[in-house]
Amino acid sequence: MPAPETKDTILDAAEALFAEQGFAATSLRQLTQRAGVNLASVNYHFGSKEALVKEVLRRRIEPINAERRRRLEALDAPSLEDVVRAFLEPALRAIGHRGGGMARVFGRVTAEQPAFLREFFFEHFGALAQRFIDAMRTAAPDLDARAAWLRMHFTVGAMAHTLQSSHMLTEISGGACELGDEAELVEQLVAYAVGGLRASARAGEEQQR
Amino acid sequence: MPAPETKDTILDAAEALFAEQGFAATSLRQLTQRAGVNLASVNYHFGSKEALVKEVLRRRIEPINAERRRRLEALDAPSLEDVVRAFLEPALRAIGHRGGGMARVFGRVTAEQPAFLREFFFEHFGALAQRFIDAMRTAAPDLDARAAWLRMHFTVGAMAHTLQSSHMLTEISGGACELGDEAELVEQLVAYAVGGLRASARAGEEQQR
DNA sequence: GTCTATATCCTGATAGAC
DNA sequence: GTCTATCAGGATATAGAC
Repeated sequence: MPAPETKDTILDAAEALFAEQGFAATSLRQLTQRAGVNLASVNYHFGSKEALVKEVLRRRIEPINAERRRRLEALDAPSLEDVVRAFLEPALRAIGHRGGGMARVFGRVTAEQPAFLREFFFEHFGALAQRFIDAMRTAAPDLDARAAWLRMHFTVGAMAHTLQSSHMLTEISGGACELGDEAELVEQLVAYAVGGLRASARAGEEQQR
Repeated sequence: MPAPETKDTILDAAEALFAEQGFAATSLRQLTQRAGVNLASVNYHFGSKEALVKEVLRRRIEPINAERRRRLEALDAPSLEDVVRAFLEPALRAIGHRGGGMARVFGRVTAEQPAFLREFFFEHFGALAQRFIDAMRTAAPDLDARAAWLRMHFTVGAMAHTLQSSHMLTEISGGACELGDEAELVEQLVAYAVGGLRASARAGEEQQR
């Protein structure tokens, strides 16, 4: 490659700023200034701000989803926990990298869902979600399709919120909840999600343990 | 009251647009045009765009949190499910109102967390969160403080995502998950959250049911 | 309280020299 | 590929007539 430096520099700066401020609130001027590149270079390399946003997301989400698929396929007669872990762990691993920047961007796009990312969203998550739903229902046959989708949705929400703002937990808990390493966070979230997915459909029927 | 009409008209239009587009992406021009009021009236009545955002949130969040407190206090020796329901139901009830506009704004602010709302956020949720943590740990004594905060965080994420984008569930599930009424959604989320909160700390120790 | 008109600044995007 | 300069328009906010 001749000089991919500028492109990657822009992507890195965009990732950090989108994490801090969101997409709409980040201007190209601010972005290129932090990256130390010329204002016009964004449009030269990416064509538009929206295309830059998509590329920032794509370069991280594609590997994460590829690993999710790979891990799901590698499982033989998986338990519900195996399936949940295959879905959550690749995404949560992103927390440990680059100061958590991409983790927060990832959480943000899940929550913010700008209109121009709608197509992108379905393209990258539609088929994958269906595959995980199928695997979950094979592992837990008494989970009907409707409940499976709802609880997958809850799980994605828990994951996205964790990715985007787990750094606030220490503060709001008054120090009662120091964040540990990412491996422990994965364990906690997997345990929570599996427990939630296994619950019987009506809370009133829950057994006390 | 002489003429609270303009103020409320602005708040209603802002709520709808913030739900659709988020805060940063919504301009005062667009907002006042939809509300059918003059551009200058926002600054006259609220002082600034940020103050308007805070007022949009405050007029909905305060009643919701007041009901949460009231319901928690009304409980005598509550089960974990009682506590979770007292927290989730008042917020989810917002889904049925005004076409779900405020539900999506509420989900958005939980996820988006713009920097200027940081103080607002701690002011409205700090003490309340502590009270619910205490109640949860009384109902489930073997839940340590750290796990309680983490799982409360997961639960808030699941709730916020449900509030903000449950309308997409039907589409991404290919029709397999039609949304029912809000009462059923409450049951599903309460069951999921209680199941998640009750799970043992390490997923590997989970009992098959 | 409501309006018009405008001040001041910032936005994404582009043309064209180098 | 990178730069300067700039376009055309939109942003928040405000001054001042009514």
